[in-house]
Amino acid sequence: MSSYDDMDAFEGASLSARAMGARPASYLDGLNPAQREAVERRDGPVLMLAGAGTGKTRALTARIVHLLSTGAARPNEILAVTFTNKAAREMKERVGAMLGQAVEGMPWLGTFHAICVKLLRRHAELIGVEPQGDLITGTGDRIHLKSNFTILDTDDQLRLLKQLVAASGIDDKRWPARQLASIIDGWKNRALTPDKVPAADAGAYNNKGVELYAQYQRRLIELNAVDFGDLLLHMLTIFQTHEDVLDQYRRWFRYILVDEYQDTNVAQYMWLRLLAAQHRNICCVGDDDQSIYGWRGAEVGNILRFEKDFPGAHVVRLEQNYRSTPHILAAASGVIRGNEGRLGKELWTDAQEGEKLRLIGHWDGEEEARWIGEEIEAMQTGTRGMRPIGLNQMAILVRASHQMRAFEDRFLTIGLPYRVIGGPRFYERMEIRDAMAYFRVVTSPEDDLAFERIVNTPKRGLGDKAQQTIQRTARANGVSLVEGARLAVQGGLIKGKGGTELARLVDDIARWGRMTGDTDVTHVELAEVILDESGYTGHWQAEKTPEAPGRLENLKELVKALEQFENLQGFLEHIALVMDNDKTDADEKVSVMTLHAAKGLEFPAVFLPGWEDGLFPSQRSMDESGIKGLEEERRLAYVGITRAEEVCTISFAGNRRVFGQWQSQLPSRFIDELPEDHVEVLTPPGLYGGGYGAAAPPLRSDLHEKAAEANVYNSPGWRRLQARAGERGLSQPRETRNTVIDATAMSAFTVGERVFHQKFGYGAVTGIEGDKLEIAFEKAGTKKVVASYVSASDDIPF
DNA sequence: AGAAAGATCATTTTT
DNA sequence: TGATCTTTCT
Repeated sequence: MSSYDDMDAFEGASLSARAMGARPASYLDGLNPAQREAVERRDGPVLMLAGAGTGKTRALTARIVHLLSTGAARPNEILAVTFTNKAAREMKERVGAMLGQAVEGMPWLGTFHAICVKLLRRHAELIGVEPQGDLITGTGDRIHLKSNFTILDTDDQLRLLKQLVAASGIDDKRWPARQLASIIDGWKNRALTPDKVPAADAGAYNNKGVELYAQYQRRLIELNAVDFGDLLLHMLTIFQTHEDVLDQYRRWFRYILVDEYQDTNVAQYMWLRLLAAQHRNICCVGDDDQSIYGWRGAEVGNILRFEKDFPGAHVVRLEQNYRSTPHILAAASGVIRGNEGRLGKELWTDAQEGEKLRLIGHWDGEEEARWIGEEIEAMQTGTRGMRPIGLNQMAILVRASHQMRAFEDRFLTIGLPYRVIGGPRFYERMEIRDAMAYFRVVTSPEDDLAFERIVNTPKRGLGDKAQQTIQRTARANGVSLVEGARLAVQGGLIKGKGGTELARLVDDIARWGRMTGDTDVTHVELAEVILDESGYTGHWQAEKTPEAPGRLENLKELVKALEQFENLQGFLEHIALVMDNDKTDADEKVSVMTLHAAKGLEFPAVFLPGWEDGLFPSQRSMDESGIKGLEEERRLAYVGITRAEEVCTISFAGNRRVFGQWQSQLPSRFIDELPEDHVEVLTPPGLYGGGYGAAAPPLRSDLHEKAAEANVYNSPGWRRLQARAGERGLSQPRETRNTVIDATAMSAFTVGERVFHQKFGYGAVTGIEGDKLEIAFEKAGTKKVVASYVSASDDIPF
């Protein structure tokens, strides 16, 4: 947003005066009419339907500046909610840039969670629960959350649930605690406290779900802890039960802005509605076509219903796209048109026509990776009149992270620099969580979950038995685990090596705790001391696994990150919610990431591999959520295509190894939905004259291959595309032209029959499932294979 | 208590 | 296939 960088006219005055001062409308410069309307429609409910690449963040930030400059609100009276820290940071920066200085005064611009933490710290004591009857500590007083509550990570959450599941006598083989965690998360997403879970859900988790949920919530409050879902849920509960508190904030937040509204869940929706109900100055920004987090509780319905929820709402559509070429937009529109019940938007652009979307099929996943690798190298230098594109400008977007492996393998062998975006976050790594657990125990010795995590890490000879002793002692005395451990040691309840080690640990924790108040030792030094003296660093130094050096490196980075904070508490507070590993590395690299991770990003060249039915759209999505699932997959396709600025290449493979089993794949149904006029079909190199020599699949020109190819490329979409390629004078695989597959061939096998497969050799049929055969191969083991790949063994024309 | 060998089971993951 | 859990063995 370079046009807003030079706002020198505002220098030296107060924030609002500056905002209202000279060139009052300069933040409107360069906005298109729709954006402008979205900015200037100040009061009342506004829905900003912002298609991909239509300058939504720009409009949103201009809107904030508009609110400030018109004097409608002071910076701290604006509630602006985002989903990611990154988005929040970006918006802060941009508003700052528009105003000519950093905005210190927007404390309520942040993620739902960050804002809720802030609120909940103020009102924690309003969350209370009756004590558990069987607890010795339960004296009958209601227990309350305290303002210094800890925020649990998913590990802690799971550990806690496992304890509860075990105590309730449920077989956690059949009913994994993980499952319970996701059920509870689902309830929390839907704003359901244990007493509000509908009867229809009573059967959840072997009929014990609701009861365990209630126990879990109680336990959390006993531990003075909350999980992520609670941050929202508790604030919602407070708003619902304490009208005075709600009133206060209703009056305070004069204007509400919500980014990515299509991703809000029920709890967030209710939270927003409560706050906006009075003045109705709420502006929601989103795109129903980019709702891809339904599986995480997001409700597209929220955005679809906006006009009903807020009668008289003003709807503004941002449809002018500043990112992609017309072909790319047309292809994306063509795909998304397949969805029902959209709010309706059609992207358009002024941009030059550019390349058509490119489509290519491959023999298998490896060849696809190989081809994309070569294509990337070609694009770097510039091919077919395209301008050269740097590696940083290219991305491969996959449906599921396991697809990344094929590319990593390939890129490593050809030495193509790549970077994987997403994956385990820095603060989610084991060593970082362990280290943080140490810090937690030191700064708050009553943090039982942190203590549980580190008590035997590194190994101190404290197994299940010793840990149970500690638990029992702590419970019997109504004290924390650290204290319980101390008592257990004093009472000589834990013998041998474990006993002495535990005694040392308990002493150390107390000593480190005293050091937090020591002015001679900085918190960074203290952190080093803790990791060192606890033996945690040593534990990784002694470890000879290949990842150990990396973990030590991460620990160093963690300590370095500490420098930015006043003390350990401040660090822990921050890290619980925010810790991105956007390591800005300057090297030229291709990005590899999931489609989900790509939302909000853009690249001149985008590769979309693996467009095969079952993989994308994902079978599981369709099985679990039916048409809704399929539509979300389609939105994912839309998101993927609209990431591309200039070149978008979609590909699929006819064969893919899924969980180690070879499977034949059919081109994705989304390929059929691409409008033909905007697609160019590229020639699959592996099928003829591709020149891959020894690297090519070791099958060529025999009956089996013909059958296989005919089958793979027999879908309507592929045939149509081939026909089109023919029209365009491109060559096509010769085998596909006149090959007709006898559909009855599939059922032409019987269990026990000896068969031959081109790739796996001889074997015997052990089972038949539709068009798939289970075959025990003599050399390759048991595999599931599509019948048309297989022939009766005596048919082999040798 | 801890290592080694079998069994199991596989999306997407803003906080 | 291969990562992660569970069982088994020392």
